Amino acid sequence: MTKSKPASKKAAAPPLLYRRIRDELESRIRSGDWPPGHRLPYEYELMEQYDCSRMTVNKVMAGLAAEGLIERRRKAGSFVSRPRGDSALLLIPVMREEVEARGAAYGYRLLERTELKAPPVDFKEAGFTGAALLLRALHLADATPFAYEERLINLKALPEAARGNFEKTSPGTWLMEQAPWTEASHNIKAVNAGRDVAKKLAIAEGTACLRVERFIRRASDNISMVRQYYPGELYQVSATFTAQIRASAAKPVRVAPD
Amino acid sequence: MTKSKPASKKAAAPPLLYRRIRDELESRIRSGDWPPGHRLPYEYELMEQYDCSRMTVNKVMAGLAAEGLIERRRKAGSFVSRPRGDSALLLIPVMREEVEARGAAYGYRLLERTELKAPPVDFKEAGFTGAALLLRALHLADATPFAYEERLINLKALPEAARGNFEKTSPGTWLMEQAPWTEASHNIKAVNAGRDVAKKLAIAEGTACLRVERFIRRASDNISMVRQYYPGELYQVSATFTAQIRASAAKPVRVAPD
DNA sequence: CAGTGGTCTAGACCACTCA
DNA sequence: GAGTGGTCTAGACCACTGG
Repeated sequence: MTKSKPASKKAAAPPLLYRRIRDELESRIRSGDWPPGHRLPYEYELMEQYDCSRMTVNKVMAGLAAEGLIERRRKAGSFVSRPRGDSALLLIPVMREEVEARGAAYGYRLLERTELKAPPVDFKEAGFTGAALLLRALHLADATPFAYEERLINLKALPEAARGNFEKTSPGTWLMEQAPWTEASHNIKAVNAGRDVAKKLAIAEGTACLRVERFIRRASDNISMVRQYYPGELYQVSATFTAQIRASAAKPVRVAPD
Repeated sequence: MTKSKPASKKAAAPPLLYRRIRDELESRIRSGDWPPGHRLPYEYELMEQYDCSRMTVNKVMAGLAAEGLIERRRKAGSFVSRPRGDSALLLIPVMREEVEARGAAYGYRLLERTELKAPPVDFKEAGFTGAALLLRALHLADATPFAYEERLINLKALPEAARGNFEKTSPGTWLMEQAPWTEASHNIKAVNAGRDVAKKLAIAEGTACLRVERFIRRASDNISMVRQYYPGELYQVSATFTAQIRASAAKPVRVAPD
């Protein structure tokens, strides 16, 4: 009945039918109006309610499912998921941008560059073997040290790193340009600055530092690993939670218990 | 021409055409075969190549775009994204699971529960005003303190918290049951344990701790905020990078510069 | 202005799964 | 067994935007 929609359009409104349905469903879920376990309307009910085709409804529902907001079971229907713990979207900022966002001038200084036949022990455990390039560098905000990093680049997988110029370009930047697409995993923990790190960062020994450890892979090759130390008082990492992240995206990456 | 597909099906293979296209494109990108900036085939090229309809191709491409693997521009085409800095998927684990995964018994102890007319100063800056419930609690692995948390729950937005029983149930668990699909933002930094925190965690004063700060909102209401302290030696946060996370999901959450 | 992606339709068949 | 979601088609019009 009242099928005046397809021909005459609502008016001068292109409000994306698909978006509208999506928003309405999502807000019902986020508001708690539809609690976990609640069954959403069937697709055919929604297509009637919104007077649209099934593909449109399906696109919405599939999207919600992809983000983990709902779970769908054939013959049963679609249900609001129960959040599994907390997952969050973490942004590890680009150092230059982070520094400049605070109104400071970004600086970078290479401290050491060594080619190794074999990586040092504390890197070896991370599955790093063979020839590697060891880089130690400092990131500065104005003149004060902001972060200190120790990096290892796998020369077998990325031989061109041996010819890389890291005097002006930070390894992170260089890698992002050279190594096209990567997967990475991170570990973040708090450590008391040891003698060496404290000296590099010009802070008191024992100062709490954020240590961000990052492994970069490409097609199952270990490309690089880096440990970055940030003085706790100067730095923090932020993350914004959006939805439950679908489990498939979060690989278990088991880390040594200590 | 050669239009033998629609009628006769390939054979006894239900390999999800959509999946196949998706996998092939994705692996080209992840392997570096198609580097950032590379233009993917146009939709009409792909529908020819795979002998399928445009909707099928579009579903694949839209999915890749939603995950940030590609960027699409009308009239121009679809391009492999260049990783913007580092974004990663961070999982803030459920404490019980995290502890038990290490083979220890999880324990929880409520230390303090106070109803406040107004939140303490150091919470106020976070946009918290009005009546609130203050909770301090300890999470244990076997018998040793694992994490110490100070939590504030907005009683205006969640009055039922006043009647909540937090002796057995940790506030985090309780909240997840009460207000399931919330949004949250996190700040993670390293701090030296002060006298108070050190005592609660039974560690030496000055020990580096991970401080995870979390703000929980629902429909733009501040529901709760919590600061959790983890002894640096016992704990780390892990994150797995998958693809570039789409920018829209990462809200800027500006944090006080210090 | 022409070509791309964005959205939408009105069908279809199939596979799974719950009752 | 019946009803749900999962996938797919062969069209269509529109909006944006790059050349």
